[in-house]
Amino acid sequence: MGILERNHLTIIQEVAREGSLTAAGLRLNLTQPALSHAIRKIENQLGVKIWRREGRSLVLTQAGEWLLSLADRVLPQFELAETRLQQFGNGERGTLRIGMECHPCYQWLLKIVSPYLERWPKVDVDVRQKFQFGGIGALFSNEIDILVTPDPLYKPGLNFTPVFDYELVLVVGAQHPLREAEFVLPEQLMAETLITYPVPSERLDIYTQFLQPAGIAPRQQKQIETTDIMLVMVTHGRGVAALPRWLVEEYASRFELYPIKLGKNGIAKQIFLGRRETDEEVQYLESFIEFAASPHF
Amino acid sequence: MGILERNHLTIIQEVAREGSLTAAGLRLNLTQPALSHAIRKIENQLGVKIWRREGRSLVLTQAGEWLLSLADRVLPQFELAETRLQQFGNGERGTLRIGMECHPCYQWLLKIVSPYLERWPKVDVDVRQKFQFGGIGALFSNEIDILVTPDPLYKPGLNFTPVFDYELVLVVGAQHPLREAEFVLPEQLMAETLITYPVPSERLDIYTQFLQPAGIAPRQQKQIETTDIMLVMVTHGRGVAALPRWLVEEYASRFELYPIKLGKNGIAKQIFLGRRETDEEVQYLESFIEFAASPHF
DNA sequence: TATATTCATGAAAATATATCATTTCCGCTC
DNA sequence: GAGCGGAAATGATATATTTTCATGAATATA
Repeated sequence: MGILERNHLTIIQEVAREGSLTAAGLRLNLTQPALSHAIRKIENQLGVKIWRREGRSLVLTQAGEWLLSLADRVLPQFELAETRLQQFGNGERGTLRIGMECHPCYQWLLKIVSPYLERWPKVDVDVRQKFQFGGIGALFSNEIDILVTPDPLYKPGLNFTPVFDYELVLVVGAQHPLREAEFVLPEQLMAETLITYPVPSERLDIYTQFLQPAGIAPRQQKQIETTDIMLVMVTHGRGVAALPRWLVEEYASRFELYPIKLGKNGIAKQIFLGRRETDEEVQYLESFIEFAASPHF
Repeated sequence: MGILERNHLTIIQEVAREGSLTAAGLRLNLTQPALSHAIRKIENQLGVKIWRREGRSLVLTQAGEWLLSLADRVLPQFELAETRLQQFGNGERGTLRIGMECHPCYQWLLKIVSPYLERWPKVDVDVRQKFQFGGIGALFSNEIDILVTPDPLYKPGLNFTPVFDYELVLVVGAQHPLREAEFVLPEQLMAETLITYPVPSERLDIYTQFLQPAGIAPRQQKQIETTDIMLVMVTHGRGVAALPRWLVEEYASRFELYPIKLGKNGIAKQIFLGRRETDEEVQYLESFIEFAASPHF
């Protein structure tokens, strides 16, 4: 295998700095013969002299100069690597891959991420929304580290924490006849255009918890990717949408929007963060959940 | 000292390539437990997992990915270094530092260097002309590897080889009254302007071997750095110069120059290449002397 | 010339690394 | 789900390597 090892480079560098084996040995916590032997070994194995004895001090040969430049380039990388790896080990560094199974939560996530990034300057955040085998599968297969979902699935090896509650409401524009209604019933949406995110309807609570139980379908459904455009559409009376109440309030300053309770009792939702149990000692991950659960956001 | 060593990186790289410890072990001529132990060691010392067991294969963790990228960057440098150093050891590679104590030899040197560089593509050539403690001193102190000199000094540790003989002649221009003379005597230079390279006169053979023995000095001396300008001056009758005959012949096609023997018998010179005895096994150095001694040039 | 300092050397001790023989784990098949 | 097979983990042992200790040799300094 390789002949040249990291410690050889360290020795060469240190001897070049100090100018003598004895002094270098002191700094490296090695005796002078240790260095002498180590160097002799690579000199023999490579068949090249690294130092020339000049008087009683050592002078690098051309080959030695070359090695020194290698050492100067390579050793810092080893040192960096070691501290980096320790940071990985401490849970100070890494990439937190967040999977989202809840479209409107994106707005909420954004508010958490930025203070979080400040707290963990060495941690990167990555958000993913598509999973071949569903969010839970993505967690198990290590595709993501955290799953943001309204549907916790209590399986061994996984761990879900509720992070916030909200109410799902219908949003209508200023011109809409329902705008002042105290609540809305499924039948009242029969003639409406319902604007949703582009996901299957079984993943939309407005269907699963409101329309389908009553056996009702809206007149038309439009799929829109972004919340902003969706709300512009609603504002201009081009349809209605079902969104978290906090989100509607958030947009209230920009658009004239009216939230209406879904059904007499409203639809209460809860968002959970799921993670693998094996990640329990990863500090930056644990910390993210604390940030998320904290009521400040 | 350092924890991470080159062989750890090798193992990580190879396991990543092969996908299993057993297969990697085969390629590295190590057994599977050897790899297992090696990795366990750094995992413990750095406090970070490098692989995750996923089913029956190993998957790199984030820390592991980081290490792999380090390995991909750093290992090639080690490999390159080893072949380079072997080349240094074989005398295939290096910098040949040539010291010149003979100004006109520069022209001769140029003719040798270019075929030499072709023969030794990994060897660099460097030419130096100023030495604090003389050319011999520069050889001893490893400032240069080869000394081109007309004055060999047989000292223990040094080794001189004659490489070519030439005749030192006086050069005059077309208008010069001596132009057809068979030879010139010291007295005949009393009224002349002598053009020389800018070195002390004790290093100029025209002084040491011709003028000084006769107790004669020229009317005037001009110092000029380059041979070309020197010969332009001579062509235009602004002075005379002492140069090797072969050099004058070389310039004959460009300038109208007349070489004249110095004294009845002429001045015969010999150029030597000096080197340290300790460099005897440096092939590219030995080869340079062969090139220089070869009569082709 | 004596002296102190530095590198080289060889044998012995201390460490680290690799192996062997098992065990454990996981996936696959019957 | 019991048994099989492939692969990693483990622990004890053996082998290599590294380090030290105790010197010797060389060289500059007083």
